[in-house]
Amino acid sequence: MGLVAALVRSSFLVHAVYAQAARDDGLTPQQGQLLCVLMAQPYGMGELCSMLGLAKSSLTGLVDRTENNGLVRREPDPRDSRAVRVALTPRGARLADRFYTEACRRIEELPAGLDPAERDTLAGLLGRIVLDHKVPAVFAEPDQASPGG
Amino acid sequence: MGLVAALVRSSFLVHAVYAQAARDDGLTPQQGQLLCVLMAQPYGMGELCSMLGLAKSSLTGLVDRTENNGLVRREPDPRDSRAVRVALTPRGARLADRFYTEACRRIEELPAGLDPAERDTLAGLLGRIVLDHKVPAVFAEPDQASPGG
DNA sequence: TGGTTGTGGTTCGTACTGCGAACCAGTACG
DNA sequence: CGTACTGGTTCGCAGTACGAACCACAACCA
Repeated sequence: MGLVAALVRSSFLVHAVYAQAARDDGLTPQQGQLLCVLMAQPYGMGELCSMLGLAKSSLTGLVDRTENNGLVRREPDPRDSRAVRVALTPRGARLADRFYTEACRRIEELPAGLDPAERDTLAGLLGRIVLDHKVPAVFAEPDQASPGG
Repeated sequence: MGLVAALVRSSFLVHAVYAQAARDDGLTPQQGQLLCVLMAQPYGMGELCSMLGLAKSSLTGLVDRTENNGLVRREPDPRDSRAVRVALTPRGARLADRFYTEACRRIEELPAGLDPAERDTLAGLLGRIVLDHKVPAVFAEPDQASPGG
């Protein structure tokens, strides 16, 4: 298989697994992403836009829907009365944790046919590609999932 | 970077590049996919469903829209008067070719920082992951792009 | 030959995604 | 102060995707 085909097809595979994990937790992939990003800390709408690569108007809707589901909350920014901080609700935090853990587990299973050394090689090569390009930090590294403990 | 994060983020990267290539040709990613699949030969709706991993009703809409854009055509199946063959129109074929070539070019550029041996290794590892799982054949290998000339 | 069952596709209603343009409110700068 | 900029929302639009219901034909069997 050529490198292009391998990249494209593996990317579809990962996306499908990710989407299914979200679905199993009653989330859309986008809502899952939002929760994962907010696991680290609350963010303003503008920050979320650039992190998720969305237009402002798209994000408003996404946050609206996720808020209606009781998973996130808009809090006023004490420093700027126009601005808003989007934060996880307790329920959202629990669900984010669950979803994140499970999504990682499933994706980690994908390279089951590779031995540890090969996994390492793969992680290294993909990591270099990712770092060579501007990729929104949509999915924290497992090791950094809970920064600050 | 952990393997999970590398997989997820590279998958977002590939998807973004793919989507942008489609957009530059006036296509949505889904329509681009449809065209790419049909480059090989016409298919029935059912076949397309399983190849693209979509529900029947979703595919009807996708084909409708692509047909309205003049890129594909529904032809009656001579063997089954219920069935339909979806085929590229001449314009669709030209556009498919253009899009496919360009998308491949851009994706091929992603691992620019890797030397040939590393690319080979990466293709091999990803290829094994893909083959280990049921991944719809959404993107033909470059070498097989124009089967039968 | 005729009825039942299965299959290929479409239609319909619903929810979500994503964008740009227009807009409002509050901040920052002059 | 007034003007420009910025953070967010609203609105209209097009596309994506699903399941349920449905139709027409095919396939099978009695």
